[in-house]
Amino acid sequence: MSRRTDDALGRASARFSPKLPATPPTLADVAERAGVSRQTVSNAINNPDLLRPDTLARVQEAIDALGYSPNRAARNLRTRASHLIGMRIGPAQEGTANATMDRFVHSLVETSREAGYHVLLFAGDAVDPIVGYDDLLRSTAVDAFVVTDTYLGNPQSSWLEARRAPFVAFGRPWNHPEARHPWVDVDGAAGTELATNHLLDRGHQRIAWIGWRKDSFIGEDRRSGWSRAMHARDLSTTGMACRVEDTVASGREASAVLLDQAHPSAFVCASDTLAMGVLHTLRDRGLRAGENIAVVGFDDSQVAQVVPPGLTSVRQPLEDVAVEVVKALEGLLGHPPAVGPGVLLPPTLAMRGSS
Amino acid sequence: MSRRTDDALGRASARFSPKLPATPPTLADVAERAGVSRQTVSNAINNPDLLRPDTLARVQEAIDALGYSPNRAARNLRTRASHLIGMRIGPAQEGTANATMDRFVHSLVETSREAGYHVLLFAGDAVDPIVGYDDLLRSTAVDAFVVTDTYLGNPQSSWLEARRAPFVAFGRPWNHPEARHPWVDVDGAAGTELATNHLLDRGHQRIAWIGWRKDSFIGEDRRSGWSRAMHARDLSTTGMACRVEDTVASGREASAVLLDQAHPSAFVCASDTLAMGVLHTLRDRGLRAGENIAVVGFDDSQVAQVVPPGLTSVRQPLEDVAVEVVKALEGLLGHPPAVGPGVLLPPTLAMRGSS
DNA sequence: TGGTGTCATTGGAACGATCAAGGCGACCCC
DNA sequence: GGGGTCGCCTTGATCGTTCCAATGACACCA
Repeated sequence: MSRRTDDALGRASARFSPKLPATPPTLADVAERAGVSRQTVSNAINNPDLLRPDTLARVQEAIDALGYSPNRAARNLRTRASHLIGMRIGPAQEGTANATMDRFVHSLVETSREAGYHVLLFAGDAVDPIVGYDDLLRSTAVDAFVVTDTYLGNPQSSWLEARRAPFVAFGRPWNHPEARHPWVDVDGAAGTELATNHLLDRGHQRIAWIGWRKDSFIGEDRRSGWSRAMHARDLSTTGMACRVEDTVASGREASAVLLDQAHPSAFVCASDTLAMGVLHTLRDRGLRAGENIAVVGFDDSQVAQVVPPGLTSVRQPLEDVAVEVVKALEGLLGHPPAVGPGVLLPPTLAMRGSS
Repeated sequence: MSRRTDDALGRASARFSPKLPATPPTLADVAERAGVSRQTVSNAINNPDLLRPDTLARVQEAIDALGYSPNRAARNLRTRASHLIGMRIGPAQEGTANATMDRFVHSLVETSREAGYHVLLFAGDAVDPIVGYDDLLRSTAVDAFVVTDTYLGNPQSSWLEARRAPFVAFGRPWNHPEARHPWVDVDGAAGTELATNHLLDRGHQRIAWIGWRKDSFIGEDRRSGWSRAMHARDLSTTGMACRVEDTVASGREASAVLLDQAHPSAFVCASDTLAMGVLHTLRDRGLRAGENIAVVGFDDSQVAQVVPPGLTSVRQPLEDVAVEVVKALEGLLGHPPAVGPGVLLPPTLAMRGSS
């Protein structure tokens, strides 16, 4: 029956697996060797408890001996699932300290592996973020998506939701209270509050804020943590804040202006990028971060970790985010009980020389 | 080939493409609607020039109307190809300035998309790098691999080669001259030579080297560029070099020792991480990078880009690397003419305040 | 003895695409 | 006019798995 009567016992197994024949073994090969039907082998893999223990053992042995792994394409075709999770990556951000992606991607890959999924990366069209999603969806190449760039209004989310495509967002649906898709996010306000309290505890009173433009939901959220902490100690925030683009140059300018006009002794920034701008200004003026002026950033990027004298920074629990994202995905794709629509995780503070 | 002749006719339709039925349309659906056989539709997609123009148009119209995309699982099963490229990502490196991966991954995704491939990420077992590869290979989940971490002797390469699995390495097979697999690499020696000459041109004569441990092939390669440039101007290198671990702390210590013992006016480093260590030492001593002492790093990481006053750094042409990698992959997988076994690309120098 | 139920296993039929042949006109050429 | 070639399209078979319904074996109980 089987097209290959060879590789009976031979193939003394190499270090890891029996050497791969020109064409890999199939279910039928295993079945023949174990003296059972194909379906039984399939059950041995997918529903082992359906088999009698001795049959299972015999099948297992055949599987090991042949080094069999189910052909994914065939399985995908039959089950209408690819066990792949699609994730769009934007262009690498240069000239910023943006470090979120690297860490998150790795955590996601690691976590989804444990859940039996792989991560498929795809590049998005800069103009129309939809195209990549559409293709993968129509060709049933992925089971679900992880959407990450939900900063200001995210067309993908609405589009995917309208399309009834399974996806989990890293980031709240800020301006879409009616959204029903699962999401995971980090409590940015709690992070900046943590940072501000840290500075307050060290005796700082005049703590300035450098954040993002007002149309950024995330930026406003982070800002609120700072002002909340300040107001909790009856400290004024008027004239102590600046909202700019997320670039080093903007942070540099903003901090120069604030230093002249508001005389702060510390800065809390919406990003490490902006914080690096502050460090530039300090250097320009011969001031030393952590001695004359304290600085705290956001994201705990590599930059924060290696720049002298070390930049204190709010650290997002990206590993936990990944875990929650995968949990939500599993919920979507049927397996375990689905949970609530959103999960909000608290960040921590990585303290270094700059404060 | 391109089943999307739309795009012209509009985002309007592409944006909210024909609503997806519960189960997506199949080849047979399209065939029925166009009044042709399944095979003809298949040809319309894969070999359009086999059809008469008017038939092709009719099929195309049916495809567009139904919003059809071939089911990948079915296609993969039949053609024994997944159009996926596997790439293992190691744990995110914290506390270093290592920035290669982010940029390279993005370039690779972008480039391979143009070639009709997607990138599948997988996490490797830290202990045994093989396991991830083995699984994917046996289940025919990927067509080929891109192997990136070839720093010191790479077991994956030998293993994959023995297994006759198609793969392209980013990095030379340093210690395996007999290796026959395609590879792409950046000429590290040329990079450090560029950096050293840059400093020499600025009048520096006492230029120190901080590199990696001697068992690192890449480290020795980069070092050779520095010593070549020095010797070309009859400058001595004795006592001007230090080989350490690739950490900020090591760079810091090494630069302190070198400053005391060799009195250099400039440092060339094997990595941005080490260069950041130098900046730490300079800060410790109240020295200013770019004014008192020049520093050059390697990799043009985000750190180099944003740290004050800007770290001059050797920049690897990762976009070009990705292009060459994909070219080599296409060669392996049959399509165009295969080229030579290896490609070596020259880096450039990103000049900033530190020099 | 025969009916009934449970359990382990089986054979056939999908899943949706491509491959390998084959059909069938139209055309051409001796 | 027969035979060959070409262009265009169609029909079955097939990739390797899982779903579905059915089978045989066996025990239990009336």
